[in-house]
Amino acid sequence: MDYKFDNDKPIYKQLVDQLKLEIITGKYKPNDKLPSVREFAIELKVNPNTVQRALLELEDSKLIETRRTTGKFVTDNKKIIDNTKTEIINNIMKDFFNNIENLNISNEEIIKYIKQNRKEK
Amino acid sequence: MDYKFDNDKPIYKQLVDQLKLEIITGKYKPNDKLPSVREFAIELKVNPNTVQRALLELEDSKLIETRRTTGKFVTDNKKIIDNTKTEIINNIMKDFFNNIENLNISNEEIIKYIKQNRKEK
Amino acid sequence: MDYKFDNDKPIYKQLVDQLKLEIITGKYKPNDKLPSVREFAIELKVNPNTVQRALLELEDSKLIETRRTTGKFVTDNKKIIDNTKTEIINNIMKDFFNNIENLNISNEEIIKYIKQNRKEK
Amino acid sequence: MDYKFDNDKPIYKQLVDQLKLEIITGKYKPNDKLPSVREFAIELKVNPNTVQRALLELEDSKLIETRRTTGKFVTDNKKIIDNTKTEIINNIMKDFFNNIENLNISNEEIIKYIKQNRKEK
DNA sequence: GTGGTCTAGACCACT
DNA sequence: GTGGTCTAGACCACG
Repeated sequence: MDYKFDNDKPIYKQLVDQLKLEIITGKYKPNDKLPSVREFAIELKVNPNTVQRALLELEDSKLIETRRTTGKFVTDNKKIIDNTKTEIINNIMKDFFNNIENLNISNEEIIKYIKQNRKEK
Repeated sequence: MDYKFDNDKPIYKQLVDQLKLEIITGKYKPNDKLPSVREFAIELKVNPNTVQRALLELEDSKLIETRRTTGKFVTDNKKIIDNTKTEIINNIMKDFFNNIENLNISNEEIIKYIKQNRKEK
Repeated sequence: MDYKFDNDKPIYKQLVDQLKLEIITGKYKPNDKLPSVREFAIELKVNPNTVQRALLELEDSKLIETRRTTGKFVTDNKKIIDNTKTEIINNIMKDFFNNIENLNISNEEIIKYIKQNRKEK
Repeated sequence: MDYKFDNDKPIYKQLVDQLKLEIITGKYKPNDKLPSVREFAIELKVNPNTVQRALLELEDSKLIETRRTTGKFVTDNKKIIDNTKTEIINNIMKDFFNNIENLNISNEEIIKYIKQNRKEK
C-alpha cells in the first residue's frame, strides 16, 4: 500500500476517501481489523492525530466500529457498505453532470469522449 | 444573475470558474466590457478585493484584458477562448476518470448511467 | 442471560451495574453463591480480569463477600441491599433532574410525558 | 457565562452539550454569531483545538454553520433547532426509563418522587 | 498495546 | 482576525 497525498485536500480527508474505497471495493472486508492508529501513522508518515481524525469520520459514517481496547474493525453490515458505494457513485456522477451542465455538450459527445479516452482495466 | 457560493472553495476561485464559463459559453462575448470591480462586488455581495483577485487570475489566463482607464474587456482572441474551453472539458473528464478509477466500473455501465440519468436540454 | 456491552462505558462498570441490579431485584438472593470468575468470564465472553475487577468493586460495596475457598456470596445483610437500592434510585433521579434542569420543563409536563410514554409491567 | 468541566466526560463533549442547550433555549438565537474559536478558548481556559472539535460536532449536527473567514453562526433553520430540542428531551426520557426499567417502580411512585423532590423554578 | 483526549504551538488561505 | 489543518508529544483508562 502506497499512499501519496496531494496538497489540495486535507490529508485526513484523502485518507477517509482512500479507506472508504478500500472498504467498498473489498480490499478491507467486513469484520477485518484495521491497522492500529499508530501503525497507520507510521506507515503513512503522518501524525497519529491525523489518522485518528480520519478514522473518526469513518466511524461516524458507520463503516468502521471501535471495539474497546481491541482495535477498529470494518463493519459487518454489508448493507451500509453497499449504500456507501451507491452513494459515492451517485455523487461522482452528480458532480460530473454539474460540471458539464453549462457547456452545451450532448450525451453523444460525452460517450464518444469516454470511449476514446478511458481505458478500462 | 444570482450566484451562491459554497464554503468549500475560495469565493474568488468560484468566481473565476463562473466567469470563465460565461466567457466560453458566449454569455460574455469577445470585446464585451465587464462590469467594474465595484459593480461586481455589489452585485455579488462580496468584498471588492475578492473580485479583484478573481479578475486578476482571468487576466493572467489572457481571457480578459485591461484597457487603461476604460475598464476590463473580454479578449478578442477567439483561439484563447476555444483553448480554454477544451482545457476545461479535459479537466472535467480527467477529474471524472480519476474519481471512478478505482471503482471497477466499465465504460458500458457509465454510458448506461449517463443515458438513464442525464437529461439533455 | 444475555449481556451486551456498549462501548461508551467500561465493561467492568457495566458488569457491576448489572450485578447490582440483579441483587437488589432479588435475582440473586442473600447468601446465594455467585458463579466463579472463570464461569462468569466464559458466559459473558469477557476477560477474567474484567470480571475480577467488577466483583472486587461489588465486594468493596459490601454487596458480596468472599468466603475463603468456597467462593463469593451475596451478602446476607438485607439492610445493605436496601440501602443500595435506595441509593441507585436516588442517583437515577438525580441524574434525571440534572439532565432536564436547563430545559425549562415543568413537573406537569414531565408527569404527562411519563403517563403517555412509560408502560408499566 | 461560567463553565466548569468535570472529569467524567471529555471537555469537548461537555462543551457541545452546553452550547446545544444554549441554542435550544434561545440563549444563542438563530443567526447569532458565536465567539471565535480563540475567544472561546480563552474564556473557557481550554485549548483552541478543543473548542474547534466541539464546534465541528455542532456543525455536523447543522446547529451552527461556518461562513468563511467571518465566523461561526447559529443556524437560521428553526426547524433544526426544534428537532434538536425534541430529540434531546426524548433521549433524556428514554435513558431515564431504561434506568428504572428493572427496578419495579410504578409510575405513581415516580410521580410522587418528582413532586416531592424536584423544585421548579 | 489499544484508542481517546488534550495541550502547545505552528502554518496556511482567505477577506 | 477568521477558521482549518497538522505535528509533536503527553497522559489516561482499559483489558
